[in-house]
Amino acid sequence: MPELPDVEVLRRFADRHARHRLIGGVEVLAPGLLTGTTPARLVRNILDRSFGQTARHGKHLFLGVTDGPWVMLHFGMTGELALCPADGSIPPFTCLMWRFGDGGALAYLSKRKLGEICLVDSPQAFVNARRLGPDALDRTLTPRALEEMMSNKARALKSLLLDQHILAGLGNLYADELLFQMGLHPNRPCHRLSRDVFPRWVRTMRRILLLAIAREADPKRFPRTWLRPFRHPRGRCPRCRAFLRMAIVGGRTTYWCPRCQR
DNA sequence: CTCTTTGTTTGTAG
DNA sequence: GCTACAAACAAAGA
Repeated sequence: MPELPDVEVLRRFADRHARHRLIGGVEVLAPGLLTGTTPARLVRNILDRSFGQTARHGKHLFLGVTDGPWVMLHFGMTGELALCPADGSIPPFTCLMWRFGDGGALAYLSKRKLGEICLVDSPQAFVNARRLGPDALDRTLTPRALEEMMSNKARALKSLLLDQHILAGLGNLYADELLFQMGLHPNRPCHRLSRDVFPRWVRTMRRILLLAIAREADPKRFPRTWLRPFRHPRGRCPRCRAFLRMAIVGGRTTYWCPRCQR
């Protein structure tokens, strides 16, 4: 699930359903997801308070406790948020649950438990400490800034797009989508790009991510002109009908069109 | 049983 | 320092 658009959808979900609701109970069912804190400390910082604001940087979601710290949620590959029924039951794969005063509850679910939960002073402090790159939707991300990130880098474009220390938010699927829509081969070295790709890069990346968010990050609602619907072993390029190629690039399964991407 | 998976970190080798 | 690769984390589904 969670790359930038998915996490933004979750942020809006938390905004709508969890903000300004008094938290009357906190249950930590998977303490292994906590880093730098303990279940007791997490509970102590949230209980009898509420979330006042939400923020997102790349794939990281932040819930700001009013007059308190921020809770950082990272979702790994299978994490999500869900509202729970008022009967007090706990959904499968629940790792953390916030119970609201009125009986409802919000749960962090994760099948594989590859995510992370911690307390931070602020989103910016966390981004700095982890040395995360700029958010892929950052308004101040300029073609010039991208060009500087690419210079002197011999590594494959795909590998760089997955590196959250360079640019935060793209994962395996959206990296493939961006390379497809830009007509760039995933194995192209970063420093072998002409200058005119960078303005196009910014525009294309924003268009993909914003449209995905508008479609609730639901691949079934993505345009048939995108790579995503055809990203499987027998898939063909939606533009030229060539069979897509598949290989491991940057450690991840990568699909591309051998005719459209150079 | 084997292989795959939307993420990230760590260790190793060149 | 940079780059590439494998393994580990853990668990479900094909």
